[in-house]
Amino acid sequence: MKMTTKGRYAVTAMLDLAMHDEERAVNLADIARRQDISLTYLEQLFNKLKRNILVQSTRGPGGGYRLAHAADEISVAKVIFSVDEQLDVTRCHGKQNCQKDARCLTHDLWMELNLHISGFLNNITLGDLLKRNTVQRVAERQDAVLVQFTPYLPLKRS
Amino acid sequence: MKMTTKGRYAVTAMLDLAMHDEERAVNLADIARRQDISLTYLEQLFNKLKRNILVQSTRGPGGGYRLAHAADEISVAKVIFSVDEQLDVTRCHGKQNCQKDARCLTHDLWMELNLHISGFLNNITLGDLLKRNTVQRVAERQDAVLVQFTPYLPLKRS
DNA sequence: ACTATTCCTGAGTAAATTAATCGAGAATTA
DNA sequence: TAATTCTCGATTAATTTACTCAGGAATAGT
Repeated sequence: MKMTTKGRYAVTAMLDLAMHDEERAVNLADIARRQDISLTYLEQLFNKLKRNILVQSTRGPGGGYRLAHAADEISVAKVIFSVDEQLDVTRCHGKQNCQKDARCLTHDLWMELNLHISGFLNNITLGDLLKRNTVQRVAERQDAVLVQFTPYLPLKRS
Repeated sequence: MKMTTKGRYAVTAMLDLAMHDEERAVNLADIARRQDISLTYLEQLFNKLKRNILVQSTRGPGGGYRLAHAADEISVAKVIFSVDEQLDVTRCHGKQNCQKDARCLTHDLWMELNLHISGFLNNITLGDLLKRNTVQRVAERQDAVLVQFTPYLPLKRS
């Protein structure tokens, strides 16, 4: 099992998207800025999220990404699995060939741990997270920083 | 977070030790053979287990390792933590500096997942695992293989 | 005292993985 | 036509894992 920035970034970015795609598509550059994630790395992650039909994209100016389903229907587990994050803690990936052709002494223990973890992540959706005060507060801070910098952006671009 | 062979081997080896240290100390070569784990790798792991006072050792012929506490008092979590396996799923290790100096959008989610995982592993002891039928059955298979080879061992040694 | 056994310790390493970066291109809007 | 935005594949530095190897120290039995 591993939980790395790949899975964490994916969930964070999807949550950011869920908060900002109310009227229009959200482009990755904005998510990258708000969440401090490398843009090109985000592009790779959203490629996978799109292939797993968690997001839809439109190209060109004003384009970006939108959620492909309601936030309440996207579990954290789906997001993590979409970017290939392996949450499985067994060595044999459930195949029971962890010791030669048979089960190792602790096979069942890891299978149970798997169930606990995936059960927890399957039961939390992006919609659930949106409702949390702690999440809202962090988002306000991030949006405030963005507004503060927005007036200077046109200068940079010219 | 990561769950690798380091943590899995440590729990497996400790469980093997718990099953076999009834009368005498158990040497690592036996554990290595029964569990198909590299002996030198096991030595490294038991070094850490000893420093964390989960096992006691005696050197010389007939020496080996014994549990430092009753099997019922050694949780799986303790074993995993002793070999430095990082089960923490946060990026900031709980310090809340995952985005610049503040919390990232998903900080609380990962903290909750941490609680679930450590709660699960803290509540299972080696003693609990010993009582399980599935564990006993695997152990019988492993011991049977060992007995089968035992008659030939003296020949190898001469 | 000698020998075999067993733990103890540190150094080194091949392979895999992660978290990116880079470059080029295609679709869309204005 | 130009700017924007997604799309795709290749490459890479750093890190980690899962070992191996070499040498040593303590202990038991003879």
